[in-house]
Amino acid sequence: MLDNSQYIEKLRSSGLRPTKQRIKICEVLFNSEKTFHFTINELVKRISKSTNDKISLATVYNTVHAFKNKGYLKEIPINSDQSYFDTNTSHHHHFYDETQKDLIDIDDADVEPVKINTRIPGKKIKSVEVLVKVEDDKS
Amino acid sequence: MLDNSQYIEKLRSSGLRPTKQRIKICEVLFNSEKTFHFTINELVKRISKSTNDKISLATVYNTVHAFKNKGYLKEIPINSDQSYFDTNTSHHHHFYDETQKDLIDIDDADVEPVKINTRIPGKKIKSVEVLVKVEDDKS
DNA sequence: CAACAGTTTAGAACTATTATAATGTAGAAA
DNA sequence: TTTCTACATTATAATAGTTCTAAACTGTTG
Repeated sequence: MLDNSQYIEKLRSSGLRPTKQRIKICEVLFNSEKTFHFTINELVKRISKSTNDKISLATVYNTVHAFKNKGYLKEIPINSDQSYFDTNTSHHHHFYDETQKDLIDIDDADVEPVKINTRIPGKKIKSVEVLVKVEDDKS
Repeated sequence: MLDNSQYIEKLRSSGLRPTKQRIKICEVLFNSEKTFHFTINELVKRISKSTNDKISLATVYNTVHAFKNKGYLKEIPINSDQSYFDTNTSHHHHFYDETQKDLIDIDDADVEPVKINTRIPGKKIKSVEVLVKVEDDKS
């Protein structure tokens, strides 16, 4: 068993009880060297692979939403039949490969800061997200 | 009855048979002075208001997808439980008001062109879309 | 340990969307 | 105009992602 005290602390400090399900999901999401994108379906598969204790689908949904609300995950705006999440919560944008149905991070250094020269009165900007759709270049 | 020859021509020239359902949907979508955003659900309501001939939900879906494929509509990438479409097919970006769940066009002149300084080998860029999420500014 | 509020769970419910297959129709050909 | 046929429409069923429900369970506090 790995050291989960970091996750227990993380959960507790954000007002989420460190249940064994949540700790397991933290392991699956945040233990890997690289950040990644996932759908709920894919996450459920990753969880099954890494534990014998089944976690209910409802709990996976609950937990992902809780983590998203706490800022530990980001949801990626994309037209799809399912929601995509990102364990990389730092500011960055995405390529979406429409041929492969695949999301790819764009290093933030590779995008000039997006300047929006207008505002909506009474509203503040929460995020600016760029989605670059690509397809096979048949040439 | 208005002059629908423009829609009949438009449909025919793109290889879509000008059926009365498609012409009616053209009227609802393209007759108005201003472009607008809609969900399938909202479109169905607009159609009901403007005609007594009911159009099947399946036909609305079929037609919206056909129009989207022909480039007469754009789908807006946003995380929502339903798809949003835009009758404004010119290049522009959007504000999404998370408080009001409302989409607002950003005039293209108000956004500095987004520069992506990286590419994916073998892929070509199909679109670059910016979504600016805003919320109530409580200050 | 007792108590309780928060959490998990299986399964039902819900909702947007797509598939199906029978019926209808626009357009072309005779 | 009549006929033919490929394309469209339709009601309905099916599908799939997500949320809801309410009972059982558990982490935390006293």
